[in-house]
Amino acid sequence: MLDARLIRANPEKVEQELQKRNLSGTLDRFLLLDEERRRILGRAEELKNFRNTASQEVGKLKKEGKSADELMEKVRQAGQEIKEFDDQLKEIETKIEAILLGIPNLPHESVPVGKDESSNLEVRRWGEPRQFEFEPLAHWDIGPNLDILDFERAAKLSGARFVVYKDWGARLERAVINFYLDVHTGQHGYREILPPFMVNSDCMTGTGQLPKFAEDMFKVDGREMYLIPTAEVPLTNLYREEILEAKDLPLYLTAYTPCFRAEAGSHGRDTRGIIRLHQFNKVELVKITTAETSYDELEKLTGNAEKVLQLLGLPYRVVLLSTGDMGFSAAKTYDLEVWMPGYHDYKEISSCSNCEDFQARRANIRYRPAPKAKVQYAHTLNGSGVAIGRTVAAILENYQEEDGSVTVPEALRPYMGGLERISKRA
RNA sequence: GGAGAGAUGGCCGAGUUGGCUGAAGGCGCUCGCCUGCUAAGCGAGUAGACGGCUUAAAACUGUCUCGAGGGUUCGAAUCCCUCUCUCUCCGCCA
Repeated sequence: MLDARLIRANPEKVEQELQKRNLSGTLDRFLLLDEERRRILGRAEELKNFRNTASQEVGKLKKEGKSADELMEKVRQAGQEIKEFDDQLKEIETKIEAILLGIPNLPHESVPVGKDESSNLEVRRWGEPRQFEFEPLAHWDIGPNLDILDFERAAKLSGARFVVYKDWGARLERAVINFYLDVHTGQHGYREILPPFMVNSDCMTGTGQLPKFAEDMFKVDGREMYLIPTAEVPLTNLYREEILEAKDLPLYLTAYTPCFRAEAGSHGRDTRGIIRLHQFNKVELVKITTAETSYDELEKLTGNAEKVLQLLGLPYRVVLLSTGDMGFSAAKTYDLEVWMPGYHDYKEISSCSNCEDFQARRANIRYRPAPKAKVQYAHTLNGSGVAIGRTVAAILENYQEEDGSVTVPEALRPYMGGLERISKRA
């Protein structure tokens, strides 16, 4: 959520920034309603002031045994008017709230301006894509061939866009989860959290999924509960409605969770394999920081995500998203794209964003910079550290051998009972 | 799912015959004094939101907030209704 006072003070500037995100005329209605709100608020408060002072006067008169009937009648009339003004205010404020909740974050000045992903900027590459002496397969062939991924039975259980992991496939998924958590907690200083996988709508509004993207989520029937689309939601909302101490910041949080996405608009993209599923696993990184440090922390967080890919020996590149490709809540986003031989291309495996105070304002996450100082909104960051399923897909494709087996990356072997190679079960 | 108790400031905790109580007291924290250091002691300060004023901030000022929403009243932390959550007991369950 943007700061209403910022919009009021610099409407042209904000409008200009929103145009970078391909929006226009977003603020007109807000400005109109905002002005009306303040007009009515002023009149309502004047009347309330009268009511307060007059009511005290009534008390005094009664104590002195004098008649207060006349004054009481005046206050009663004022009360009627106040009620009318308050009703109007409530209506206007509901509208203003709805508008503000629907406006995306403003891009940071360092973000390239563009309509879509074609304006994204490649920042750096790590690792050399392997040269194969045979035609590498895609993971949706490798997995079923080894009988470690089963799409047909997943469809029987749950339909399209689900997968069943079996044997070493299941073990590999679990190994990657544990490996990532161990690296982030042991080497990068994150606290491990195991949150609920279902949260209420306040959380979803807090991080920006609601009200605009309700159709992307799975809602629990008959309840105001949603399956989390990412651990970013419970991790960031952990501190919703709280005032934090500056000395406790920055907070580094990590969690493994499954993620559930309805993604109504994604039909036809990545229909094969485990790249785009309704349920996938992810280790997420979240930071809650001050305004002063959030951009340094974004670089570090991105580096933390990169580190696990490096340890697995998976080639990747870092891409700075353009204004047209960024998510709703982000001010700046780096995507990590891992090399996928089956695609002959890089595929997104992590998205690291600084949301500045956009989520903090929605979720009311604040901190006190110094013991007596005024509270401020915190800055929130999140990044995949990284997606588990896509990691497994990348391992299958990058480490495949000509005989159909898959070499286990060395870093994962301790998590795989020492296994060096996944071969078909005898 | 059934029965009961509760929800007050950063934390604990008074306040329910409605009226100078945005809220006693304590803890914590900040500043100052005192002290050879530390501790103890003394003094002062210490909620947030939304408006007005201001170039802006501070100061000043108004309104709102004692779980949430609604009601009664000239006036509600205090009375009434609904909801949410927490705790205890019972039931069920991994």
